Amino acid sequence: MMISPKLTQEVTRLHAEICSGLADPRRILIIYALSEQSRNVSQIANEVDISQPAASRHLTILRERGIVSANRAGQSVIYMLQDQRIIQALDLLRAVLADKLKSQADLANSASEAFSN
Amino acid sequence: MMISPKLTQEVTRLHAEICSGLADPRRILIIYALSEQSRNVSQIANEVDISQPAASRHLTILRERGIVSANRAGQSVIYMLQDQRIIQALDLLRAVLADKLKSQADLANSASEAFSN
DNA sequence: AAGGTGTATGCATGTATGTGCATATATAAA
DNA sequence: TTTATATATGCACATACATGCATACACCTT
Repeated sequence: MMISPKLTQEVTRLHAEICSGLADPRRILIIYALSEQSRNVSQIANEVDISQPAASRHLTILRERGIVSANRAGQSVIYMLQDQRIIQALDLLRAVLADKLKSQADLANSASEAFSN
Repeated sequence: MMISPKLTQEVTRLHAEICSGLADPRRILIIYALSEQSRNVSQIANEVDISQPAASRHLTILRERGIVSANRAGQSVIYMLQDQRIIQALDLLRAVLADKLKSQADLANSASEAFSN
């Protein structure tokens, strides 16, 4: 079957939307929190230190992008991480970041040594 | 050694910045293209079908976030993927997306079957 | 030095994103 | 049915982002 360019374009757009779901510090904290244990909105808001409306909106974004899922339990809505591979992806990117920071630190160290010589 | 909250906050911010580097369809195409082979700006602009200035700006963003690196070669600037783990992370997220689309398709199929019964 | 090719940037603009505040909605308890 | 608790949303606003166009800048060739 022929794969239409339009379809590829649409999949790439969705791919980017998932990435943009991860592109906020609060949401990253939320995702890591949910990877340990499911929580309701207020707990998340409290843990990540943002307002309840802000938490609700972040969670909506994560849900729309298939990163978390939600289930109502009484008055609360329990959010859970939808797929552990999200954490794997975040950890890979954090490792890339760690290497970058390390090489920058090494560079800074050699520079300061150069001054003291 | 005590880890300061400020530092954690800063690392999370950088983590989110890497993710936001991936949060654009053109940049995703650029990254996959560079994972096959290094290229200069014009080649990339041509391949991803955007203007040269747009390509240059996307590449600047990717470089700032440590996703690609650049080397001048004569008049050209050759960009290359900095770390293969970026591709691993993107592939993981694409797999999550694929599963989501599949379950949505299954749902749509059962729904249309329900109508024909 | 002059012209050509490749890359980056200033400016303007339209669009998207995050958040506070107040409030609407949903469920549970009294 | 009223009251309380939990969550979602409308509105306003400040900020960030992507892009087109023109142009500056860097490097190579002659």
